[in-house]
Amino acid sequence: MTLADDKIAKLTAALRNAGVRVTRQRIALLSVLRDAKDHPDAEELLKRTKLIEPAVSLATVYRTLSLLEAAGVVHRHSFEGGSARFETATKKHHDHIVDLDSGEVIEFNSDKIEQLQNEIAAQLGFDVIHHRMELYCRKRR
Amino acid sequence: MTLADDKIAKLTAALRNAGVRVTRQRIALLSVLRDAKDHPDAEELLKRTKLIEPAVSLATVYRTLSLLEAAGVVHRHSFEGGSARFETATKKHHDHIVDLDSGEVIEFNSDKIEQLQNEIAAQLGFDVIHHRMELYCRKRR
DNA sequence: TTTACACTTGCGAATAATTCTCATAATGAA
DNA sequence: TTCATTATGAGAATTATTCGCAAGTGTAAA
Repeated sequence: MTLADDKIAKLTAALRNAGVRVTRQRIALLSVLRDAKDHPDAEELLKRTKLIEPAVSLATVYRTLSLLEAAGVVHRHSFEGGSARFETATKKHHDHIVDLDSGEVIEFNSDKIEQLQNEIAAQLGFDVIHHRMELYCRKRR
Repeated sequence: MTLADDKIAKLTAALRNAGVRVTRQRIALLSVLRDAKDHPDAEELLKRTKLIEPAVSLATVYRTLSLLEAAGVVHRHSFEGGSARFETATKKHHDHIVDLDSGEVIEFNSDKIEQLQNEIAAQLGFDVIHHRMELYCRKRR
């Protein structure tokens, strides 16, 4: 059993504990998410999941993604002009650069910006619950 | 003729010059946008525009908004969980705080953050064409 | 292991926001 | 005023996502 498999085992145990059933479809989608190095959308996740477990539908992919999002296991991103894209919540917080030409998504993070965001919100009497920050960029040449 | 009317007059002249026809619907929507102190969505803009010019349809509102967006006259914002919301591009650049409880939108801007964004992108070999930054907040108490 | 039942699934229909089609109407240059 | 061109309204089409329901499947308990 690899480290990654172990991670899924723990996850499924946690889910089961929360009264959520661990089905073939859910395990398959979880492993697809675990292996994804990019930011796939639901349709793409369905395609990849079908390779492991053919008995999956788009509706179940969406349902499971919502479930996992609510459980804090995946993050959903709605970039401009396109469907929502997903990634595991295992990495530490980051924001995204979207390459306008290739559609590629690059991750970055800046503690300085986060701090400034909190300061600005605080000045206006708010606490930041979460934020969205995307830089739509072009390669410099 | 008020200052605001003058602004619209200039706008319509510019549009006409660009080969865009200045119709009753467009004038009405422009004046609604000019008077809007908030961030209305298309449906709300339709409702307000109908008060001035009853012969307007939702399709035309959307078409005109796209036109104005392309002309740089209005900005479109797609906040989480809802339809797109619009505002005139006359004010200087700013980002938004969304009050999670009331749905209210507050504007803010931070040159420091913008500068950091540019630095981060530059380090990765990118130029920022535009960005999206929203802070989803709750009132502190 | 078998049972029993609540939870899940696949399918297709339903929704919601937005865009498109097309016949008709209105704009604006001459 | 004319007339070619562009814009409009109404509703159909699209896209991403969710929902409803009948049938299937995990799971805790027996």
